[in-house]
Amino acid sequence: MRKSRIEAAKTRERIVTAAAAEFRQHGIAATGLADLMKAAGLTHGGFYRHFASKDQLVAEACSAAIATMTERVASSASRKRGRKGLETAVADYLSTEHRDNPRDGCPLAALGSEMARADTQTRAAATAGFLKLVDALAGGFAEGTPDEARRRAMVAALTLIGALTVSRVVTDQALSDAILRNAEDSITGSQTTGRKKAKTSG
Amino acid sequence: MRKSRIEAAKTRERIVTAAAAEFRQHGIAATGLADLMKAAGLTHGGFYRHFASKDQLVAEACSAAIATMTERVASSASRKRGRKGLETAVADYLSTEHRDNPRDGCPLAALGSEMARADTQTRAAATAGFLKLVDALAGGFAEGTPDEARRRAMVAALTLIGALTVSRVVTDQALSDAILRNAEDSITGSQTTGRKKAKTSG
DNA sequence: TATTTTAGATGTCGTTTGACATCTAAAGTA
DNA sequence: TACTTTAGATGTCAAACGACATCTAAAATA
Repeated sequence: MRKSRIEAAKTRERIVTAAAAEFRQHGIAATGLADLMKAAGLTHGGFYRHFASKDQLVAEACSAAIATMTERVASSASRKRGRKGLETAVADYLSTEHRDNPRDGCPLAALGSEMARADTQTRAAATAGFLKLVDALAGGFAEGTPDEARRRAMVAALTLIGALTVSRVVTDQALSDAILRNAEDSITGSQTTGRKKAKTSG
Repeated sequence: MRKSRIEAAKTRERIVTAAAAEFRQHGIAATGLADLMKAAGLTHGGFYRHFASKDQLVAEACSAAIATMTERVASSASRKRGRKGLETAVADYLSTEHRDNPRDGCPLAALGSEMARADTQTRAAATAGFLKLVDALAGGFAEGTPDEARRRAMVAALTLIGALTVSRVVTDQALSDAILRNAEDSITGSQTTGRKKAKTSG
C-alpha cells in the first residue's frame, strides 16, 4: 500500500489539516488519534510513521491553524487602508459565521485554555501567531505613536479572542450576538469615527 | 465505613471543590474521575453515590468556581466607589498571582474554550456568572447612560478574560506581563482619569 | 530487472477512561 | 437493642487511549 514521496507528504499534510479542524471542534484532549486518522481518511496504524507523538502533531496542527488565521486577518485588514481595514478584519473575526464554525476559525479562541497547558512548542507557535495578529491590527490605530498603536492593537486582539470565546460559551443566543456586536463597536468605534450606535447591551 | 449525613454532605462538597480546582489546573477532559477523587482524599468508588455522571460534577464544579470568582470581583469592586472600585477589581483580576494560579482563579479564563463544548447546564452556569461579572464591573463606568455603562462593562469583562487566557498561553514572560498591563491600562485608563502611562507594549 | 525501502493497514500492548456492582461497617431508625 | 439504610472502599467492565510491532505491496533505487 505504499504511496510515492510527494503523495506521502500530501497525506501528512492532510493529517495535520484534519487535526487542526478536529482539535478546534472537539478540543485537543477530547480528540483521540484513531478518530483523527479516520477524519483524514486513514486508519490509526500509520500515525507514528509521520509523527513521533501526539504532542508533535498538536504543535504542528496548532501552528498551521494559527498561520491560516493570522493570514486571513492580515489579508482582510490590508485590503483597505488604516481604520477601514481594521473594521473589515474585526467584522470578519466577530461574525456569527466565525462563532458558529470553530473548525476553521481562530485557534486562540477555540483552544485558548487548552493551549495554556500545552507543551512549549505549541505555546511558542501560539505566541508568534498572537504577535502577528497584533501586527495585522496595528495599522488600524494610526493616531498617536507607533508604540501606542501597537498597545491598542494588542488590547483589541485580546478583546477579539475573549469575545469569540465567551460568545461560544453563552447559552443565550441574543446575549451571544450582543457580545460580538459590543466588542466590535468597542474596537472599531473606540476612536470615534462616528459609526452607527448599536442600542443593544445584552 | 459509613459517615453521618452532614459528614457525607461535606464530602460531597469537598469533591466539588477539589474538582473545581483540578479542572482549572489540568482541564476538564484531561482530569479523570480517579485522579479527582484522590485529590479529594477518597478512592474512585464512591463517586456515583454522589453524582449521576461526570458531566453533572462538571456543571456543579464550574458553577461553584464561577460563583467564587464573581463574588471575589464583586467584593473587590464594591470596596471602593465607582472608578476606584473598578481599578481595584481589574488590578486583582489581571495580577500575575491570578495568572500563575489558575487553580483558584477565573474559570472562564481557565476553561473558556472547554466550557464552550460543555453541556447546557454548565454553559448556563457560565452565562449567569458572566452576567454577574458584567454587573460587578458596571459600577465603574458611570459616564453616559446605564445602558452605555453596561455595554462598556461587558467589553471590559471580555478583555479581562481574553487577556488572562492569552497571558497563560504565551511563552515569553515579558510579553505575558505586558499583556496584563496593557489590558489593565486600557480598561481603567480608557476614560482618562489621568493615570501613570506605562511605556511597555511587548 | 533485482533489491531495498517505506506508506499505511492490521493488530496488539498495557493503561486509563467513565461507569457500575458488590461489599462492609457504621449511622440512622424502630 | 435489632433492623434498615447508606458512605465509601474494592473490584470489575467494555471501550478508548497513546504507542508501537508487524506485515504487505508498491515506490524508489541499484
